Amino acid sequence: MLYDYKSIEKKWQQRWDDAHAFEAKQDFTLPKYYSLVEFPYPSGQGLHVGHPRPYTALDIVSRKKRMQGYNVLFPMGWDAFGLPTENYAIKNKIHPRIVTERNVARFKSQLKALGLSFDWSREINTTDPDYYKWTQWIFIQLFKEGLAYKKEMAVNFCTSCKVVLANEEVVNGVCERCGSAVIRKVKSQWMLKITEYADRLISGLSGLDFIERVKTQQINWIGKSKGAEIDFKTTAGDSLRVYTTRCDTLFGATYMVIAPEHEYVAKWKELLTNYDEIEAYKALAAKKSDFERTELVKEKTGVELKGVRAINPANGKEIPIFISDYVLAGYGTGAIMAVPAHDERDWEFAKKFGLPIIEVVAGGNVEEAAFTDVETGKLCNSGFLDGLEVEDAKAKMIEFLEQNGIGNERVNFKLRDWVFSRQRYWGEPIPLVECEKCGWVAIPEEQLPLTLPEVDSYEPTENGESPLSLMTDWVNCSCPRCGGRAKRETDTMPQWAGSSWYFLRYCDPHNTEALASPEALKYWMPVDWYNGGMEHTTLHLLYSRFWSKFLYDIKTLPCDEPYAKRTSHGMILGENGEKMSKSRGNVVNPDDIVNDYGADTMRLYEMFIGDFEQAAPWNPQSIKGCKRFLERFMNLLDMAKGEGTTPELEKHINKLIKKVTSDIDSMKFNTAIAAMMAMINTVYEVGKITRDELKTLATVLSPFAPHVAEEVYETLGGKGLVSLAKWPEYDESKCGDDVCEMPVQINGKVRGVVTVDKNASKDDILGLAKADAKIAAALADKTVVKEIVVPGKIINIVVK
RNA sequence: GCGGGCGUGGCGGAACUGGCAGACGCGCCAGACUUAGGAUCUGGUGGUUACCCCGUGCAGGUUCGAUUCCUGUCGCCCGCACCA
Repeated sequence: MLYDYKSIEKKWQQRWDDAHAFEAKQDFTLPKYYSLVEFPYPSGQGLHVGHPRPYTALDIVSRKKRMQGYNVLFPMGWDAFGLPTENYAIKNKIHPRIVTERNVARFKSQLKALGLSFDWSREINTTDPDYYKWTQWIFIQLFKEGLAYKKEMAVNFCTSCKVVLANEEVVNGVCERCGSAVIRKVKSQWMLKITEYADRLISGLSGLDFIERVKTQQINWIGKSKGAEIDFKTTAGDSLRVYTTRCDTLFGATYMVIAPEHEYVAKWKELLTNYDEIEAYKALAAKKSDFERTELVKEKTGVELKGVRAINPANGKEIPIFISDYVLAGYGTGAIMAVPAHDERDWEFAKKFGLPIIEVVAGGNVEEAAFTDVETGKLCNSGFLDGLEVEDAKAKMIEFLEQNGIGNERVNFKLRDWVFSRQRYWGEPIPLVECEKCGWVAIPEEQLPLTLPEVDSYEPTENGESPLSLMTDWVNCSCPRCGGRAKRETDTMPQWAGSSWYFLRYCDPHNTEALASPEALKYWMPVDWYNGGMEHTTLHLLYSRFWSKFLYDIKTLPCDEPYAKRTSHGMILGENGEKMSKSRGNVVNPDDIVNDYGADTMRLYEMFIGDFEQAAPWNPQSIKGCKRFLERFMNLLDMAKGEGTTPELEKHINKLIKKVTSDIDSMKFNTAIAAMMAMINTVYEVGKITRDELKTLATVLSPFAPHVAEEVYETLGGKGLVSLAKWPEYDESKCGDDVCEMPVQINGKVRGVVTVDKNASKDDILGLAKADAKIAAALADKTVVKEIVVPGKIINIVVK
């Protein structure tokens, strides 16, 4: 039978559409399964071969769940706001909406060609005003709850995109998107208080089925640390507060360091005798980009603040104060006590500036290197702490600090608040106005969505303001509260806004009264299985967990964690093992593969290529193996005769169903396919198969290669769609063998194989083994020391 | 530096809680059918090969038995990066 994949695929895709086969049912009494893949950014390049890997994987999961009787929600949509579209629009003078529409159309037809069982009736688009109405609504709730605030602050600013970036968007000191230098710029920005959720974002992970590397990466990013804050009195008559995780080493603090941006530099101006020098250092630090700052890690720099000294509260000694950019303004209090004997950075700095190093934890040689071990050392030179171990000394010191009112226990996080405004056009307008009398006021919810106005130019202004700032008619408005003169916020939201809640909209995408109905959210949420890229672990995944927790707190969402399970796929690399990119010239176009081999072959190959979680290089040669398999599968139609079972195949088929069922659940798609290939090989060896059996095989194949499966199923007279057929059951009693082959080892080396009954006793097995001619010969002149029999596994005879 | 992961044939990769290393596929070799084959089918395919033997980055260890567990070491990938 000719495998005419083009007509087969067209035919079945049409039939699925006509039957609305993959639309989630509105019946909330059915058992539900919500499987989700990250919705793509519809770029101008079209689909990449990397996209179908996670999509096909979760399509397989969804298809199987559907066949197992679940009401499955497997939706798709478009995360369509963003810079590339805007940049394209600027360059080609086309409205970003038109560009987006075009890209979406292309993506959609490409995804449809792959036979993915998305519920297209729930398609969403973040740039649709009916969608971003609710993105804006959530922002207003955050604003009302005090979690959105505007702050004048030093932000990351991309010199090329002319836009503010979140910490998460700065990679190695350069812009994640364009690779240009990122500098610090003081701007007034909308911020979201994600830090208020830092603790819950860590603790919430414990009950979730996330792959371990996602959990640890999020925990590290949030960076919880326990320590203490301590006040140091100064000769200026005030006190300087520091944060430390090693309050036990307070007696060893021989100097202090504050960040260049620390407010005390200005406060102490009159007292400082070398203010010019300090100012110069400050200016230099400000000019450095993040990249330069990290480049200069090796060499510590700094300037002493001459004229003010601090007093160590533990021993009353006067110590100097420095400014240095190795202390960060944004973490802790922006000031530290330096304990060179027990901190590597302080040690380096002390060596360079000739500062005293006092050992307060015995166990190392502090003249050679900082001794940072907290397990073995004992306190010394520390008055009332002497002789204690580090942990005990910490507790005692905190007690001391609190009793004397000079400090307290304190928890800090690395996580920063989320910089939420962008000086760009193609994003959700921030639905706030600034009234001359009332300050910032949210626009009334019934006026949402606040739509993007039409502008003449999408380019940011030279001074880095949003293009919307030039639209004076739009900007000038009246205050919703007092009716007075007001101006609209002209910044837009970052791309991450729309994707922070999109999985909720899928539950009820056409709702005009709420982001989704409470009933729909209660039924569908949380997402049962969410797969996406590792690159989103500290961005989208964290942000969307934050928003979910917030929506839970304001009683909009019934669960406080949005995803029950999170997995991540490996990248598809180019033929040469490198990341696919235009510049490397190793990009594979999925359209070509679908055209030359068919969607089913493409799907199979993407799943067969290797471990789902591991990166794998594309190999154009290997694809044909998958196509051959499908051809061989279809050719079984010529062989299939009669009904019932074939004795030689019965066990194999039962085992296959068992393996494929469990392999899909544990995302071992590659071995599931290998097992199906082996099954077909067995059928060809045996030379016969019944029509019933082939129908079963088609059913098992259908999540992987749905078009071929439908075709075979229909030809065999199967009723309805195999995509909606019942997933086959297997008979456990028919999965095992009555007899098994057991290898016989002598001193751990295989010397023969015996066939034994499944229920044979150890003695019987051993008897059989020894009766084997080869084994008997090998044992002839040896003394048996030990005999090991593991039924079903192995026989090992140890001899001398 | 810290955190996570990975080293298995010519290639992608299999191997359940330690139990016949190399499933499945690609490639390659031989044969069949063919005017032809980059189509299809059959057989073979870790090294050396009659056997023995050697083989999961390297060196040790635990064990009757180690790709799997432990120690050390080398190499690669990813994430974070002066977070006090």
